[in-house]
Amino acid sequence: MVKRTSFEGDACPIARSLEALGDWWSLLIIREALFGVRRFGEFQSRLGTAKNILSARLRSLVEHGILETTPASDGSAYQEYVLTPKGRGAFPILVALRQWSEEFDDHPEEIATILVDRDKGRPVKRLEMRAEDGRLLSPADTTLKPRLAPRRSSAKAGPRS
Amino acid sequence: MVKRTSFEGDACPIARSLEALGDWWSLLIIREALFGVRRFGEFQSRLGTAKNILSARLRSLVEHGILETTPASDGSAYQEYVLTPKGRGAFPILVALRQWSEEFDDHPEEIATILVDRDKGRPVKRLEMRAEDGRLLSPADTTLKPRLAPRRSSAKAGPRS
DNA sequence: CAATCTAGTTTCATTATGCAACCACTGGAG
DNA sequence: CTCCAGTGGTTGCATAATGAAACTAGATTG
Repeated sequence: MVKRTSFEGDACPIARSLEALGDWWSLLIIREALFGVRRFGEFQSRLGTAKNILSARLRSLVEHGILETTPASDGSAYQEYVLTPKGRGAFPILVALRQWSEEFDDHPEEIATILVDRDKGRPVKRLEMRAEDGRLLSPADTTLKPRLAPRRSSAKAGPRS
Repeated sequence: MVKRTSFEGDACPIARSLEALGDWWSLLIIREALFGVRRFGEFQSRLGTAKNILSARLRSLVEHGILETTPASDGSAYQEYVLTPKGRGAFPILVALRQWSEEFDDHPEEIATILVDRDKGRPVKRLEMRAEDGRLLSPADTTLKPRLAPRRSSAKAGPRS
C-alpha cells in the first residue's frame, strides 16, 4: 500500500484524534464554526480554501461526527454545518494551539488577536495540567498507564503511548 | 502556484502553529520525544514512518526550533534529536488531543493508555479554561480582541480569529 | 579489515492538493 | 413564467507530498 497511512486502528489516542482532525484545514474549519460560521460559502470566503477541498473536509468532519448538517435554519432551502458536542469539545485543542503560538512564536507581533474572557476582557489563563487533587503537573510528573489491568500472564513490553 | 497553501504570514495563531506541527507526523514525533526518544532509528521503529518522511519531518522540526540536534550524548558519534523548550511547550496540545479522544472517541475501548500523574497514579484532570481570576470559562464566555489597539483611522472589518 | 548498524538520500509509483471550469438548484425581479 | 445572479457543490487536470524499497556513506563491532 502506498496510501497515506491511517491511524484508525491505532491504540494511541493522539493518533486517533489526528485521524479525525489532523490535516491542514479541519481545525481551521472548526475554529470558524466555533465563531458561528455555518454556511459553505462563508467558510469558503473566510478560509480561502478551494471549494473541492472544503467540500471534502466538511464531508469528512460530518462523517467523524464533528459537524452536522441541518437542513435549514433561516428559512432558505440551503443547508448549514453546525458543530456537534464532539466538535465543540475540540475547543481546548484550539486554545492549546493558540497559546503555544503566543508563547513560542518567533514573530509574536504578527499575531493579530488574543483570546480574552468576555466579562473582563482579560486574557484567559494558560491551560495547565493538574492532578485530581489539584497539584500542578509538569510533563515529567506524568506517566502512561495501560487502560485496563494488563494480562497477568505476560511481562512483555507493555502498551505504549 | 499550486503549492500547498502555507499559513506562515497568517495573523491567526492557530494557523501559525499548524504551520509548524500541523501535519500527520510532527505531533507524533513530539509525543515520542517527550517520552525520551532521541535517536533516528528509535523514532523510525516506534512510529513506523518511512525513513525519508521521518528525515524530512525531523529537519522541519529542527528548522522550526522544536527539536535540536545534539552532536553526541552517550559517547557514540551519532547525533540525537532533543526537544527545545518550545517543543516541550507543545505538551498541552498533546494532552488536549488525548483528552478529546478519551471523551469523544467512538471506540474508546481501543485506547490503550491513560495519562496519570506519576505520584498517585490517578488520571490527570481535564484541561480547563479559566479567567485570570480563576473563573471557569466555556467557549461562549470568551471572545477575541485585537492584540494592539486597532488603527484609530479606519472602522473597516476588524482582525479575525 | 570484513560484517553489520545507523542514519540517512534517491528513485519511482501513488495520493492529495489546488486552481479553474463547469453544473444544478434557489430565490428574486420583472 | 422567464431570465438571471448567487449558492453549493462536482469534475478535470497540473503539481506537490507521501510512502515503499533500494541504495549509500560513515560508525561500530568482531
